[in-house]
This record gives sequence, C-alpha cells and structure tokens, in this order.
Amino acid sequence: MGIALAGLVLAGRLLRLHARPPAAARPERGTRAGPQHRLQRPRNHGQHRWQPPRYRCDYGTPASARQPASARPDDDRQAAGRSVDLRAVEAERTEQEQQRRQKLERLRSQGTEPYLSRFDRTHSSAEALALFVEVEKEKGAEARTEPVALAGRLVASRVMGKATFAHIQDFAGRIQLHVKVDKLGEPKYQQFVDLDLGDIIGVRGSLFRTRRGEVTCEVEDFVLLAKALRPLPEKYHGLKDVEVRHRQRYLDLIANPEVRDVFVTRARIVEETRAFLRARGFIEVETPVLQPIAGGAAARPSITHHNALDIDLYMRIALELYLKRLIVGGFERVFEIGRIFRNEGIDRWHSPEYTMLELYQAYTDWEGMLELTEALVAHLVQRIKGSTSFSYQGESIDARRPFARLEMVDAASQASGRDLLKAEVPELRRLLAERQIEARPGLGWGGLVNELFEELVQDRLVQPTFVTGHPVEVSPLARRRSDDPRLTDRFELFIAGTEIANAFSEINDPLDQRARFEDQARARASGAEETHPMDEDFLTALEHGFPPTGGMGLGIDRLTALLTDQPTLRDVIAFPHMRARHAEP
RNA sequence: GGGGGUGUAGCUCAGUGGUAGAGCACCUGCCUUUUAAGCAGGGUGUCGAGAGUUCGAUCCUCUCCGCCCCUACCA
Repeated sequence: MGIALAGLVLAGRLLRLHARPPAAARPERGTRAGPQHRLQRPRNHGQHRWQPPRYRCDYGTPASARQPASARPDDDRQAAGRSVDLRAVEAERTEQEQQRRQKLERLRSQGTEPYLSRFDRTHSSAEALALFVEVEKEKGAEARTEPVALAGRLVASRVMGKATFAHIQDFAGRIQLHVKVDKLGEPKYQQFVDLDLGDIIGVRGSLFRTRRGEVTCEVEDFVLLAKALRPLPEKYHGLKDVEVRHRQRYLDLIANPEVRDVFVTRARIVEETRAFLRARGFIEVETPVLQPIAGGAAARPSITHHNALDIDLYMRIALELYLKRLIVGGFERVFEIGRIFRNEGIDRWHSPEYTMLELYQAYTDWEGMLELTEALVAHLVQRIKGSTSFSYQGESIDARRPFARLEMVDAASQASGRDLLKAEVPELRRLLAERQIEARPGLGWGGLVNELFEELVQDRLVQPTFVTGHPVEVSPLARRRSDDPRLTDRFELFIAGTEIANAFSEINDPLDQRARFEDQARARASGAEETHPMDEDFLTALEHGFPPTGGMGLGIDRLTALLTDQPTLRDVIAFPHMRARHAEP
C-alpha cells in the first residue's frame, strides 16, 4: 500500500491534482460519519444531533396501508434474500459490465483509487485548441506548447501497438490525445490502454499538430478520475432510441452533442429574458408552488398533502393570483419565471410541468403588454438566432416588428363565412357540427366562438400573430371591453400555430371579478370540466384596491422549442416525465 | 381515451415456424502521427412480458407493458 500511495502522490504532484488517498488510509472520511458530523448542531444545544427525517415520504399510500417500516411483513424476507438477490443481479449484468467491474477491482487491488476528488486542469478542450493556434502563429507548423492539463470523458481510443490515439470529450468539445509508450513508460502506457471508453481521465502534455492536421495533446502523464462501469452508446450512429434518450438524458448528452446546445440555448433564453425585464424595471419574485386553491387558469391541478399542516395542497397551475397580490401590495413591475403543473394530457406542445414567465405591470393595459411582448420576443429571436427571422421545422418565421394582429371574432367569422358577432348559440353549434366538431357541453357564445377560432384559424397562424379580443366566457381574469361586454381586452401570441403568450388588461373591479368567478361556477355546474375556482382570499386582496394593470404569461418551453428548432416540448425538457417501467404486468 | 407503428447483443440495425445475424462496442494477438484506423481470431442474446396454437414459436394467435406518430382534452 505504501508504494502504491507514493506512486499516487507522485502522480498527483505531476498533475497538480488533489487526489484523496484510498479509503482505507483515511478512515475519518471514509464513512458517512463525516458529512453527518457537519450536519450536527452545536453540542451546547443539547441532544439535537442530526437524525434522518422522521417522516418518510408516503405520498400516494392509502392511510390504511401505512405502517411502521419494521412492521412490514416482507422486510425480513427481503433481508434474508439479499445475498441471493445480489448473485442474481451479478448474473444479470452484461459481460461488458462484469469486465469493467473486474477491472475496477484489479485497479483497487493494485492500489490505484479509481475515483478521485479533484483535478486542476489548465484548459478546456476548446481553450487548448485556441492556445495551440496562437502558438502556431508564432512558431510555425512544428510548434509545441508548454504542457497543459486537460480532463474529460474518454470517448474514442485507437490503440496501435506502442502508441495510441484517443479522444476525450469535455463540455467545450473534444480533443485528441497521443499516448506513446516511450513517453509514459511500459506500465503506465499499459494502464492507459486498459482504460475503457466512458472513463473520465485527466491528462497532462504539450500540444502539437499531427500529420493529418489535428491538434493533439502529447500525453506525458494521465490519471483516472472516475471509472465508468457501463459502456457508452455507439460512437458513430449516436444514441437514437427516443425512450432511452429521454429516460437517460445523460447518455443523450454524451452521445449527441447537439442536444447539449438545446439546453444551453434554453438557459440563454431565460437569462436574456431576465436581463430584458430587469432593464425595464421589473423585479423578479417567487410565489408559492403549493397552493390551497389552484387558480389563475382553468386546468386540472395535481394534488399533494402537507403533513405538518395536515392539509391537501395543489401544485400551482399559474402564477397569476399571487403576483397580483404583490401588485396590490405596491409592487408595480414584477415577474416570475417558474414551474407550473397541469394534470392533463401530454403531447408535443403539452407537458405536465412546464416553465412559465408571468409578469405584471401597474398602470398599463393589454396594449402596453402587447408592446412589451413583441419587444421581448423580437429581442430573444435577435439574441438567440442573431437575425430577425428563423426557421422552424422547415417553416420560415419572420419576427420583424410589428407582428400581425387579428381580432379573434373577425378571424373566426372570416373562416366560417358568418358574422359571429351577430350569431346566436344554436347557429354557432350548427357551424361547428357542419365541420364535424363536437362542441363541449356548457359552452355559450364566447366558448363556441373560441372553439371555432381554435378549429379553423389557430393552426394557420405560422407567422407571429397577436390574436385580440377574446370572449369574456373564456377569459375569467381579463377586463371586459368597454365597447362590447362580450369581449375582453386580451391577446394571445401565436407562432407556428401554437400559443406562445397570453396577456390582458387585468380586472381591477373586485365586484366584476367576483361575478366572473360566479360565472365560472355556473359553467361548471352546467357541465364545463375545467373552470376557474372561486378564490375569496384573492378577492379580498382586490377589494383593498388594485391599480390598473397589464399582465402577461409566456411559455418558456414552447418558445425554446421554436428557437432551437425542436419538434416537441420533450426535446427542450431535460427529464420529461414518462411512465414507470414495470417488470411484470 | 381511439387508431397506426415499434420493441432482436451494450449501441445502430438486418432476419427466419426448426432456439439468431451484421457494423460499432467488447475479449485475444499484431501494429509508434491514427481518426467511423487497419489486419487475424472470438458471439457475449429470457428476440419487451405472459398465455395459446404447434412435434417445435423470436416469427402465427390472444392478453399485457414501454416508446413513437396521428387523434381527442389542456397551454
């Protein structure tokens, strides 16, 4: 062990890495006791040592089925069967996994710790390539740089006897390594050859350009930082299986570098949005995710339970009602970018949890929101795409201002060949029926007009288009139009046939708001499935005085899908929800 | 929810009523500027799960499960 340790320390000095000695040499840190000590409260506070959380998560377990863990009848059986299970697990491992585990054991028995704690690299792959190009300018084609330290995942290896070419991959890209036995010496060279694809290593060496022209690190020393126990997906075709790409996104990210770009762009979109809003005087806030009433939209919520309060809570379906409470409290420009949850269907444009931007600005109205939304979207397109237009799934999208505008009722009237402002409910139902569209029960004039719009117009709105003047019936939180009480001061922004943003002049008449909630309750009673719930606490806030306010919501995931040219929302959500896989039916 | 497609080696995919193949990966050997390295040898698999038909099923039938697409609901 002593010799092995010395070798490791030597390697550590060479590479300036901070390798921890093997576990056996540092008993004080080799167990879980270390981290737990840090969680302990000071001794003079009595017996308050760290303990596991008292309440286990029994979410979803019927009360009748709950019992102490020790009382569960199958616990003993599981404990007794453990060794058998482990053998079964071992037998189920693939040959490659077994080989890698054996290799791991061999390394440990030789005194090499295959999982180190730190490696100080000097350059990323991209920085190293740039460095070489700079040096090459001065010294010409035969240039060699000073040694650099690089780290990454081994993704390709071409062993050619006494020399090996390999590639490591880091966040910035890939870089080639050249490993020669006469640089490393026989034992160390053999260790390199024994590495597996997927292992994470650190290397040190100078940079040069090969005959074929690739900038390459001539490895003088290397260290294994983390052994991979499972093989990588195929190097040429990448990982194609959509199910695996989603369930094991990390493999997708390793094997398909363009996937990383999507999530980097997603982060940039959020950052640009924040910067844009901050520059306009908006303050970012956070409001409850768990809510006693799931309001701000008409959607089915997910439900959860809080043990200490012993109340059921809903996962929020919108940010709206709490942000408005902040406006009541005197905030004049607020926004939140947060996850919301809707317990509904999943398809290419719908996800059970998604990220919404909502913002509220006092003393402005829907037209102020329209200006802001148009400016924000045009700004994001410019910043992300570097242009005023972009391509989405083969369709060219022109995001130059001003975006098109369309009155919802006008558009639906034109598409249906009838002036819907003058049409009555039976005629609207007939228009829908003629087109084999089944109108949901309980819909009135506004709901049916909205239905006609969605069926006949929405899909055709490929270019950015503001649709204005939604019916009151489908807008329980939007201010009524002064010149037509059936409509509201509202707009939605459509791009590529999908709704991206939704905004309106907020209701600041608490009595009107109460009446709207009551309308919603009536709609529910006559069969509408999703209606806005009554929220007395919110009404109380409005009754204290709510300034004229414009509000807007924007779907970050959908916008990201557009700006990254991804066909579905799943492609811009790192870990999309999927059904659990069952071994047995 | 309804319709269609799909599931075969670690990955990408062929294929057949007589228990299975290719490329990459992997294992053995050779190879010191290669790059989808190459050459020689090796198949490592509950053919998604269960039942049925059959002498025999990965293939045919039924049921179930996952995933994808369309459709319905929601944004």
